[in-house]
Amino acid sequence: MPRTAAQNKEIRQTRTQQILEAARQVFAEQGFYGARMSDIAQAIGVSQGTMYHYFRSKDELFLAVLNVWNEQIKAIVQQLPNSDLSTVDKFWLVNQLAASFFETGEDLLPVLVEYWAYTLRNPEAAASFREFFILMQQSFKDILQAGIEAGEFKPVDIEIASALPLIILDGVTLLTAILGKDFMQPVEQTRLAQELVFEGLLTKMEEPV
Amino acid sequence: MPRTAAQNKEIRQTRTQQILEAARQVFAEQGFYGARMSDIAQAIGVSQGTMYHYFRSKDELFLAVLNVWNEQIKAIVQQLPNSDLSTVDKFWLVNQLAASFFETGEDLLPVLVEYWAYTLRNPEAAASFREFFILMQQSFKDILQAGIEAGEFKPVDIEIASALPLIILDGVTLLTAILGKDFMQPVEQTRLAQELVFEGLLTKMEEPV
Amino acid sequence: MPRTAAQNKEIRQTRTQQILEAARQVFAEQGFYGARMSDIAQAIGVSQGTMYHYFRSKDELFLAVLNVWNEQIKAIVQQLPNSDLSTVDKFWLVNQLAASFFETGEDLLPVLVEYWAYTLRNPEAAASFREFFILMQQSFKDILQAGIEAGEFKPVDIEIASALPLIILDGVTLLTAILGKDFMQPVEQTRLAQELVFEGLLTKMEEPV
Amino acid sequence: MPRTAAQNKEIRQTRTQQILEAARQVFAEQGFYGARMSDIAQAIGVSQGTMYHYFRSKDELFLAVLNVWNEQIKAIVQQLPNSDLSTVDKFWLVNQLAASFFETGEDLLPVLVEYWAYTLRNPEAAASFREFFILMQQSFKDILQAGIEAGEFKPVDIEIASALPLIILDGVTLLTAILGKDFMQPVEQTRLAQELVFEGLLTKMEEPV
DNA sequence: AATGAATGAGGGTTCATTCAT
DNA sequence: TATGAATGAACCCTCATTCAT
Repeated sequence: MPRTAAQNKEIRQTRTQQILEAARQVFAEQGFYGARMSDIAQAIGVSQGTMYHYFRSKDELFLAVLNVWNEQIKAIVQQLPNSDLSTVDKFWLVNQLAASFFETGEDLLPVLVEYWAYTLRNPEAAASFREFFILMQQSFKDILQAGIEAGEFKPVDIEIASALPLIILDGVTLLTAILGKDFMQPVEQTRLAQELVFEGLLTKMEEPV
Repeated sequence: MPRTAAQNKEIRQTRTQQILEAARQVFAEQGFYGARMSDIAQAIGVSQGTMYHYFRSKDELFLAVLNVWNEQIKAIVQQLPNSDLSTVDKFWLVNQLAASFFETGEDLLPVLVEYWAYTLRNPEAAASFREFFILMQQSFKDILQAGIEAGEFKPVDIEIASALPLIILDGVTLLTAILGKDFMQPVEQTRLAQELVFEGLLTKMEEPV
Repeated sequence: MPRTAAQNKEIRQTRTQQILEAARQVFAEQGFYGARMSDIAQAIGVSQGTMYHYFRSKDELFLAVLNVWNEQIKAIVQQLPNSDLSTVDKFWLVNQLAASFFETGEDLLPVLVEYWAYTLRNPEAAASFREFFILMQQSFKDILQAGIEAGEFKPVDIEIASALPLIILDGVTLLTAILGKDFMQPVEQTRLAQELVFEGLLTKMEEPV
Repeated sequence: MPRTAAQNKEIRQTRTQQILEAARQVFAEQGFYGARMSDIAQAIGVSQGTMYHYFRSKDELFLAVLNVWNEQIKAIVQQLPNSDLSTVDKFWLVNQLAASFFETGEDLLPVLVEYWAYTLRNPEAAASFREFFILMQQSFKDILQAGIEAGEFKPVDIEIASALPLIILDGVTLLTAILGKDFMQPVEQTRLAQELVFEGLLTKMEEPV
């Protein structure tokens, strides 16, 4: 007896999730080039052929893994400027998000580094990253703009300054992925960097909370 | 009559340089995995076999390319703490070095990103990077230590703060490599980030220069 | 609908046999180093890649070819001491086996010679050959032991004498592989050598049968 | 000042000897395919190029190594039939030669095995080996012929029987090369095999000396 | 939907040999 | 005579992807 359409749909969803999770793990451990489709297939006990019923290619799978992550981040950060939070609290929220990322998403760190290298050779990935960056930067621009207009911030070059949070986050991510927590204290370093930047932008000196 | 030892040495030096330069360029254009040994060989008009008289493997060549760069940076940064410069000027110097890197070593940017991904899978590369990081960080620790003792800097956690210049530099490098100069202004962003961090560390507020 | 496990098993068995046979032939014709994996693949009309679904490497395939042969021989010779045959007939049986080998397994002769050279550099092959030798020698030791205890054989040093059949067989195999049947009469030479040895071991002189 | 012709000649002879000895050793250790020309060159501290001033190719060098050995053996064995020794003593002499070979020329054993494998693919080597075999066999034929005519030996098929000493020697050589002296007693096994064969050929029984 | 046998292009690496000095 | 830099053909093996069942 053939499966119902609903059953098939559920199978597809479950499998897709399984593959994405296994892929994320294997890519983290082996890197994009080191990971074999058969490794990922084996990790969830399906055949290689099955992989291609869910993702057209290794590249597509890799991008899908990253996409899951990108979408999550984008959803959060895009809401920042529109939220009721004060400028101060917006920056704090970014720090908290970063901290939770460094604490709970640790296995994603190497995948991100692989992804960055990957974007250098894959125009589609590069475009996707660019879009991601622009969205993120726009959020910070909006915050800065509001802060400057309100007289809270010095009139710095928004174009320049709005990249700083991402620069810091990516810098910490990168070094933490490579060096590990024996050499990096990502939460503290992110917080200090963001604080110094934030305070430096303020027109009046405030004590960090 | 065979070539003299001096002649042979010169040939080897010249060839080694040629290969390193060609490799840097090809790795920058094609990436580590995209680059073929034959591409590099062809770029300088030698056979593939010749490559292996100078470097045992593609991996070794890649690491050698990076090593040239690492050594240059290390040499400069290690001298910073011992120089006669004031703390302020030391930080300025870092900025100038970064600026010159972003302006003249642009082709190395993607190679660095690949290298970072590479260190995740290659223990030797990881060790080498770790050593590089520690040396660099130590220089900044020394500067900070001196500044704090002189009362110029707030008594921040040196362990945390000493990583910030590298975090910023690597963050800017990463984003510039991926996004290009249409989306990044590496010189300005590095300068602003360093300034804000620097000023934030000062006990007395000064106007940015 | 995927193939059943039984179907897959049969495919694997058939292919494995095909490859082993083709390999034996190509190794015989071209030698271990002269044979290319692609030659063997072509001989049965499969791709090179398929070869590696069945054997991990050229070395493993070569050893597998020899193993098929070793196992056949071992199975026969190990039964010799326990059989109901008289000592005389056991020796005769060895001769008949040798004869059938020289007549039907002619193509394996050069492969054996290559294998012997191969064992010199490959510890695994050496161990396997050693095991094979010990098993074979043990059979002859048992026969000799029984013969000496029964008073049929002179009390020769069993350790020494038990190697003679193998020495003769391998000596004939070697020379026949190299010189061919224009210069060697392997069946007759094996028989004569074994007869002389056998008779020499007897306590009473008998006419050769 | 250029060297004199005499000096050059001496250099050539010395170097040739050095290379032959180094080659014998390296071929013994690594096998024909495992040995690199550079290994041999390095063993005596000359460049790779120098090798080709003395031997046209790796193959030629390998054959030259074997030729040295073949010539020595041939010289001895060819004299056997014409010597004043009795048939008994001729056989004994063969044994003594074999014994001294197994005791002093041990490092040549693997080279011989390599050589045998080599003859399978190299017509020139095969021809050389055939010639060697025929010469050796002829010596034994002569001895047998004389023995039969003198009534000392049974009228066996000379063609068949004359190969037995070589079969035994090569069989023992082969197994000793592969198994080593933990598993083989080449001197004793050769002696016993030759004795049994020899006695079996005698018309009258004699006690081995 | 799932399987796994099969494909085949692709590239790193080795090493005997050559040749300019 | 000697050197060693350079050559370049050769081949094993990998692995993403396809396809018959």
